Amino acid sequence: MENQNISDIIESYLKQILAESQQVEIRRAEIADQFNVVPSQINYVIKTRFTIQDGYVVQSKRGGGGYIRIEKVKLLDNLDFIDSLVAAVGDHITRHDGLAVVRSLFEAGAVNRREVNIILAAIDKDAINTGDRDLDQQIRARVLISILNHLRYES
Amino acid sequence: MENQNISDIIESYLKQILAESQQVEIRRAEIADQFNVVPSQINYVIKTRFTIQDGYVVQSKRGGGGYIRIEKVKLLDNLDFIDSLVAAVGDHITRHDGLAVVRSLFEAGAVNRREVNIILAAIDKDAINTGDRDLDQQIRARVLISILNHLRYES
DNA sequence: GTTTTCTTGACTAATGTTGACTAATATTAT
DNA sequence: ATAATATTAGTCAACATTAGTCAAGAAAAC
Repeated sequence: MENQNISDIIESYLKQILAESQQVEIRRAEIADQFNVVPSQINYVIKTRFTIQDGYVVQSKRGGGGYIRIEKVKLLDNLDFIDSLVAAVGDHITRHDGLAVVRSLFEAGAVNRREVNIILAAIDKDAINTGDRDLDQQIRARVLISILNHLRYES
Repeated sequence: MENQNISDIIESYLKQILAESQQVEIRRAEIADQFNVVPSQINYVIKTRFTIQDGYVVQSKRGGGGYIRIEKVKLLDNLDFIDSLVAAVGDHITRHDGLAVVRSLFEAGAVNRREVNIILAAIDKDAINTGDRDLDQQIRARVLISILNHLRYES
């Protein structure tokens, strides 16, 4: 823990607020200043850690009084939950984004911890590794979608 | 013990920490420096001495604040059974034979019906379908083995 | 002597950080 | 109203910082 990078620290800070209050609204320059980073780093943190796969929706506005608002969405409330995850997967998906999808499934209560581990094993880099990165991402997407579609009917 | 090579020494060092603390997190370059070896030797030590068969799970992250984390996991008592299935899968497996492996898992009580369906979805022909039959069988084998390896321990 | 294991380093890949430039929106001046 | 200016956030590419892979050669075991 003594050597966390600054992106992780900013992520933690924002998620801590989100743990209590459903949404957080920031001024980009203010947060950047607070953590002593350039403003665009805030975009990086959001882009890599607050995606729809992670269960967050981000809105922003430029100009005077501008803001970035991060909202935690409750996926279970959404009847098209599986549909939205399938859409999020698309026809290519990285391991990183695949992990986020599985985490969303877990957080939504659609799968338990044991099932999470089985799914992660199925889309692991050691499992899907043809040597062609693009092909791997396609296969990973299909495997994930196949699992998602089965969950639709099983649960 | 009088003729230990450097890999053995690094192994001992890490296992000594693990004897007390469930997991150890290192910076590869730091440990390499400490023992005066090239960084990739750390990968060698981990790959040969901290496998899932030994009861270790390894995670890592690159980039700033990167790390290698080795976690000691509690192995289950079905190891020989899993070994035999891994051997049966080999490096190629058809859907038909894959189904038999999954059925064995179920009949042995290693997985429940829901888990069976998740695994079957993962190795389904629609999920793994590159157009190259041989490649599909290789991928299916790796996906299955990855799942089998995760069934070795409690998580 | 052969085979296996260990050691090394060049190359690759993933992730994080920074800053110059762009775009959108609001405010102020005309 | 319109134009100019100020005030925000977004994008992108270069660079930095980590770990991973692989294959060749050395050392050890057999």
